[in-house]
Amino acid sequence: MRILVVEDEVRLARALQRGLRVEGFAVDLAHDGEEGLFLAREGGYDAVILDIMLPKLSGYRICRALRAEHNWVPVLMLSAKDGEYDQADGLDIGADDYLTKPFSYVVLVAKLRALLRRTAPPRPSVLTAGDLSLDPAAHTVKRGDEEISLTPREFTLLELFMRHPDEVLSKTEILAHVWDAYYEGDPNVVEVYVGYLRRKIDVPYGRNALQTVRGAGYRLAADGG
Amino acid sequence: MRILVVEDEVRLARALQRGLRVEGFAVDLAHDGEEGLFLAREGGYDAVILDIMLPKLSGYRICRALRAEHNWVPVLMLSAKDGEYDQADGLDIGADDYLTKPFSYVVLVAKLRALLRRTAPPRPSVLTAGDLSLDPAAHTVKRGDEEISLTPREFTLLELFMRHPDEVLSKTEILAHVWDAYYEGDPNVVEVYVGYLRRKIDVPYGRNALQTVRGAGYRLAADGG
DNA sequence: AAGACCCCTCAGGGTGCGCTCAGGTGAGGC
DNA sequence: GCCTCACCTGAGCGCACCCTGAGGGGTCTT
Repeated sequence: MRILVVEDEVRLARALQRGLRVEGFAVDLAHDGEEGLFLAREGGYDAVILDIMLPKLSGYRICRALRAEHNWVPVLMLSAKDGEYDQADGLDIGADDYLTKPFSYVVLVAKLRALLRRTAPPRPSVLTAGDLSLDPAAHTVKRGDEEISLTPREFTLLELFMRHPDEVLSKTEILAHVWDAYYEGDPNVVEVYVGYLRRKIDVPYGRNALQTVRGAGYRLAADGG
Repeated sequence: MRILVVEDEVRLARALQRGLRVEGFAVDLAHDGEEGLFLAREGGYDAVILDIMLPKLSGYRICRALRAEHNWVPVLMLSAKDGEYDQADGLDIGADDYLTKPFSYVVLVAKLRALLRRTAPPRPSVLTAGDLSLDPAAHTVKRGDEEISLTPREFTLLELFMRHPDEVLSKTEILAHVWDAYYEGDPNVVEVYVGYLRRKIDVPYGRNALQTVRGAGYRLAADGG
């Protein structure tokens, strides 16, 4: 989760950065309004924390500019004022939530999480490799337009490969992900299931989609074979 | 826009109802927690305003119950307290925003509008999958023009599927939605009720509308089978 | 009181699926 | 060219998943 913090008070900005990093977020800083707007436009952040009083360009105007461009990134506003009309204004220009300085760090994190949760559910999209496609939600696999029916194990295995195209996955890693972190059975199952998959997803006369890397593991060709 | 107000102080509740009606909302009132949860579950509201201190069932628990059932109706919490941890708690259990009594009416309306703006995508009133159609409001199901009569359980189950066409729903998810978030009975009920539904909604010689995905759950074909 | 309807449990049976095993195959090193 | 070792694969077994019919308990209607 990437967060942009636009805040000119350096000490507060740094404190937020440290704190949010501990919570597991990736945090970028902007110290004035222009830089903030530039980054918010380009950066693909999951949320923006925006001070109102900023050099060069106020938080209000950044937010309004973003919304005018149909950029709906979640925005959490910070303000030194606490008049109710400021709050109402902030929400009306398209901010998603509002926090008054001095604020509690606990509340900030809670509001941030609430924001992210609300804007979360863009369906986990379909994974593809060449004309191979896998839809985790629908639990379907297709080669081109033709649906391929897989067993749960085969499906999980293929999903793992398609999440790491062109990457060599060792049998140990595969066992840990598809079977169990503490799986103690025969590593031969991996070979067996790779075999099953090949028979179902490979196209006649094509290259193997699932390539053996002798001594290292297996790799799914990103172009699907 | 339909709003549910759950508030035990009758005078405040009435004031909100009058005020919001002037703004153009349709407002229902519930005066205790049980009634509130019941209405929130059934009513198809666009937002819920929820007091925390309530007879029978607190606002906290209502909100948590709704979220556990994957009901993401926007919730605006009202509270007499103003401790920061209460606020954090409220947001963490899934409320979308929070207001401390005594609150300004202007802020309440602003927050409510912000909530509604965020949750824009209005749901279609009739759900369809191929020539299967289900009307949540009228509580009717049709295959083509022919009406199919379902029991309440069957109806709830089919509604869940039709809200997630082409998506695999696990038995656990189904139990949590259609039965109870903390249902502890035999998962076999799901199989039984899927069976009932199939006998009623499947057309002879057609594909199954409700497909079994072995080891994963069930899926409703978006084209209705 | 009887019937209708609904919800749910239970047990039996079919079978798809996971896994093992053992013999076969091919790549790479010397 | 041969040996070794990693990998491949066909056969088969047992289980767990799923389906279904039967039936009991509860509630509401007649």
